[in-house]
Amino acid sequence: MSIPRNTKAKQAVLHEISSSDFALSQPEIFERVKGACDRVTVYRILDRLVTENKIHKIVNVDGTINYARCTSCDESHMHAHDHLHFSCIACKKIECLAEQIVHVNLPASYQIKELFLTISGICPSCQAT
Amino acid sequence: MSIPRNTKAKQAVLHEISSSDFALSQPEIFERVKGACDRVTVYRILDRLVTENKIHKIVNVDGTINYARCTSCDESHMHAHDHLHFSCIACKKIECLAEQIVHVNLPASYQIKELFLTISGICPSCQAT
DNA sequence: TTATTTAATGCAACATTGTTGCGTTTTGCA
DNA sequence: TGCAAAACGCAACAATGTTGCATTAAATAA
Ligand SMILES: [Zn+2]
Ligand SMILES: [Zn+2]
Ligand SMILES: [Zn+2]
Ligand SMILES: [Zn+2]
Repeated sequence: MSIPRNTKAKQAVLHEISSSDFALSQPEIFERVKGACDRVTVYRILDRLVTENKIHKIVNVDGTINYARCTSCDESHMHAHDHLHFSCIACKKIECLAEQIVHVNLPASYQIKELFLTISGICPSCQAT
Repeated sequence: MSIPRNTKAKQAVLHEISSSDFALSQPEIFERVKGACDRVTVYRILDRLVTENKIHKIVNVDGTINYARCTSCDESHMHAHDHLHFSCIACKKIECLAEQIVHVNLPASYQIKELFLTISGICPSCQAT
């Protein structure tokens, strides 16, 4: 394993993801760090951040891939991505429902690789308007 | 609303989806009906078939969009999918884990529309080999 | 059967999202 | 300060999906 470096572009990307209260897509992140680095670099940074367990990758119900820094997943402990996500069909935002843990009890014959637990609907903000 | 027509291309696309034992992506469908119609036409046919409730649009855990025929759906097209699904990364088959009900307790401010609960991994059949 | 209506198609062109190769720059550290 | 390699910019490529418009063909009425 190579030793990760803390570059300005990496800091900028991580900052945008951290300061957002919903998951961001690659185009959204690139838009927000515009000028900080190249488009390709954003892709590579995102891949590295996922590998380093700094952020996690969320697939939306429409297939778009978003990235979020989950508050429940601390760097110190294992990234157990066993919680629900809420995907608003109005504002398209995805948020982690970290408190909603899903307990899966599959037979040992199933080898689990990844969980994909998303609820679509209308979020509180869009509900009010 | 316009009146749908039963074209040869539409029949070919629906036949491929129906005769497959797992969900197919647009490229896979186009490959199988090769010569029957244009690439763009496949996209439009798929959109129409979804609108007509003839097929399902399924977002896989990797974000790829696949299409499958409605088999367990009744006429009213009710999708009470409050159970888990297992998506095998080896044989590509998606099965309903009907006994695995997920209980969701969201605040009333969230209006739930649909649940997407899928686990990816290797199914028992592929595990054996 | 033939004519009419318009759903559906083909094709080109465009848009978005993601990947790869390679030479250059920058970071972390000795 | 000097070095190894991690990270970057850029160009080029690839996969996937969309739009506009002229043409074709499916359903139905005459
Ligand atoms: Zn919303
Ligand atoms: Zn999360
Ligand atoms: Zn399998
Ligand atoms: Zn099901």
